[in-house]
Amino acid sequence: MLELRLVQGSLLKKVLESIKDLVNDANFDFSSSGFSLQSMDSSHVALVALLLKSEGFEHYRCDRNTSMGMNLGNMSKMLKCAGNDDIITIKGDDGSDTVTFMFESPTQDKIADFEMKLMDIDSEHLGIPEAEYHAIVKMPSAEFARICKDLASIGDTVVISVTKEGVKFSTRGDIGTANIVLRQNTTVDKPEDATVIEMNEPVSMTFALRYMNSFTKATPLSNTVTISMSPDLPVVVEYKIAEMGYVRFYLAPKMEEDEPEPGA
Amino acid sequence: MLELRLVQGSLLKKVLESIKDLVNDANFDFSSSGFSLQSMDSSHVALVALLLKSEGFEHYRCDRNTSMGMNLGNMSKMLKCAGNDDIITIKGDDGSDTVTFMFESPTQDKIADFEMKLMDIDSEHLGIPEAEYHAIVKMPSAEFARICKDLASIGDTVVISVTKEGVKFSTRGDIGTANIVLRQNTTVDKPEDATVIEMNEPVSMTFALRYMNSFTKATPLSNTVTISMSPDLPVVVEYKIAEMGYVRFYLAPKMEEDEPEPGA
DNA sequence: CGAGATCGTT
DNA sequence: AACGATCTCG
Repeated sequence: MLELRLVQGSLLKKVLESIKDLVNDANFDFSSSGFSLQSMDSSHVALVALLLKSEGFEHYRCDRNTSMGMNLGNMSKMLKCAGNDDIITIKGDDGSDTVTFMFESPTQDKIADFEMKLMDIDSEHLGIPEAEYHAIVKMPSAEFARICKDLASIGDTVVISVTKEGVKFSTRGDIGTANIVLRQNTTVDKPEDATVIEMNEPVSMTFALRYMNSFTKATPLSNTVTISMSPDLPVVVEYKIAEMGYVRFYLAPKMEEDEPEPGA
Repeated sequence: MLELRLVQGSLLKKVLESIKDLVNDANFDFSSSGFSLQSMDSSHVALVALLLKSEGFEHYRCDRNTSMGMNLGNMSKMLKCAGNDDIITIKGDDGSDTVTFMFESPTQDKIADFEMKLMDIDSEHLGIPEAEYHAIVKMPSAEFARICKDLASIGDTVVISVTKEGVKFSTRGDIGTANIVLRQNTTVDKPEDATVIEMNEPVSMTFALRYMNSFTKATPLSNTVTISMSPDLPVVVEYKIAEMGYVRFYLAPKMEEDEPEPGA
């Protein structure tokens, strides 16, 4: 028996908007401490990891660990039927091949329940190693989204370079080149407007802007984003979900031009 | 060496939005007094003339007259990467085949530079003769845009007729006809809301609405537009840029129906 | 000026 | 379906 009541239902709506373009189907893994999802994107290049801890729910009951395979497109369709102020309850019965989403309007005048078929999904369980990162940049998520969008109008890849002074985003394309420099800046009115650079070693890595722009769909989840980098490791782009968990995106770096991909 | 610093960068963004649909490539002619651009539109029917005087720049340095060929679509792409309240600096080096646009956020926390390839463009230099106009109408630019858009839903051409009393915009199409009359009106709260008619001789001329509607892309540049007409001369549709210059569009009149085009 | 929503376009 | 452009609101 599974029953999760989330007062801020818009949060779940946003979570789905942020990952449904990247992943078609995925298993939600429910346990007593919360639920999580991990999946490679459909082209097997990026990885999405979601965690929502039970503490963030008004009511959370999960009698035994369960994995439910869902089509994220269909799930997103259903969640779009919830109002932004609705309370969302997720319900499942042991052995059932469906999950139910219940939406309650704030005034309780409207109560909807949507039942969705589950699916069997091979869960290639993915160990994500903890890592020490050479550089971690925390910055306003809207700023990061704007930069990725702007650079994508010039080129296909972005070089992210971090030094103590700041972080530089660069690209190059047919019509020219672009460099955007953000300097570390903590003297701001609101802490979420700060750009904070935690750097052990300078790093410079290259990534596909197409994926970065997909990750920035999570911008509505958090005012800030953190970007963690170490040479030859996937970058981690993390959007924290207040008091509850996170959505993290992992993306392997592109090899530098003078360092062709293995087998190329 | 060329370096122009424009505090109100949004102005340059708007200028490009206003002309990029009409002209694909054009030479920017820089001199110590400012810069200008003149070009026929891609179908060689209309003419665009832009002037931005050095006085409007916070800093203006142009050591020697230079002409730089730019693809306006690509330039517009890059300018879209500037924030609306960014300071824009245009930089060029003698003999270089690129131009650099630098964008500084108001807080200086973000500094971007975009380098764009220049191109060789045949500059058919166009003498635009000064002319005395029979009638000059000054009116709110938004009103003019609205009229052109509305008439284009009925017909393809507009007859603009000016008398002392007012200005009439007329069209005719398959579904019917339309006439919009604006009378002279200077008793308004704000001078920019006035419709002012300066008339030496009544005129009545016909123009293609398609081009007029393209010209109205410049509406964000100015609250007012002036329309200057003399029989058999191109109409001039001018949007003044506060303290700096103007964007002017020239369009040859259509011959009246009972006066077939030469060779037709 | 920024954010959100809606609409039209590719 | 996704993106951009426009409009409205805060």
